[in-house]
Amino acid sequence: MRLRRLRRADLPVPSAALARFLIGKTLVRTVSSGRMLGRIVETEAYLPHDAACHAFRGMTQRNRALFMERGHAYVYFIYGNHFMLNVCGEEAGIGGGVLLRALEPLQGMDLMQKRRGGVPVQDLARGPGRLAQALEVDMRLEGMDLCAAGPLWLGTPLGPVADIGRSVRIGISKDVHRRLRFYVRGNAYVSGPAALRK
DNA sequence: TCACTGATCGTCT
DNA sequence: GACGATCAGTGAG
Repeated sequence: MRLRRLRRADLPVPSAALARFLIGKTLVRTVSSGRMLGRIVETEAYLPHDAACHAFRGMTQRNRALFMERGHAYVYFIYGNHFMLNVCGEEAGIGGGVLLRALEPLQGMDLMQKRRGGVPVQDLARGPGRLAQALEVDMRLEGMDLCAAGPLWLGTPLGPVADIGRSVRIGISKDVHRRLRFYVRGNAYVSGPAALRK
């Protein structure tokens, strides 16, 4: 299977459909020292009118990028330590997207390990904060078009798409009942408690 | 494996 | 001034 960039027209609307669609797709990050590549194995959708979504209370300086057309990057900093990478999932001006929570590393693991302190490959990008750290994602990537050539883009799957599970989202306190988390069942690179990885 | 805690700081109340 | 789409470390079972 040959790797090519996803086109914007490939991305389904709205964000819930996009979150499921992105499972099994690839994420490609190019830095000066080389290329990092991984399979997306865990995502969460954050919808317009969803109290857990950063767009819920309207546009601010911080969440501005979340209102871009689908396929753009929304990056934010949280807990004083971590960056989170999201893919916008709505039409321009609406506000909603998909949090990329975990990656199965396929290429450039040596580059990821440099930033992650030599942890086992299984832990390189298992969790949204770890994923961002491994791929050198920070505010510089805010607003990037992930369907265009550049330092970060979404690619086609490199293998068969596995069994996709669905659950509640992790780490939120509002609208906790919504089942908007998607993941590859039984995959060792998925984050969260065991019950949410089956 | 699970539960709990401290770290850490930008954003909004 | 409180809190957050987290993580690493620790300790108990």
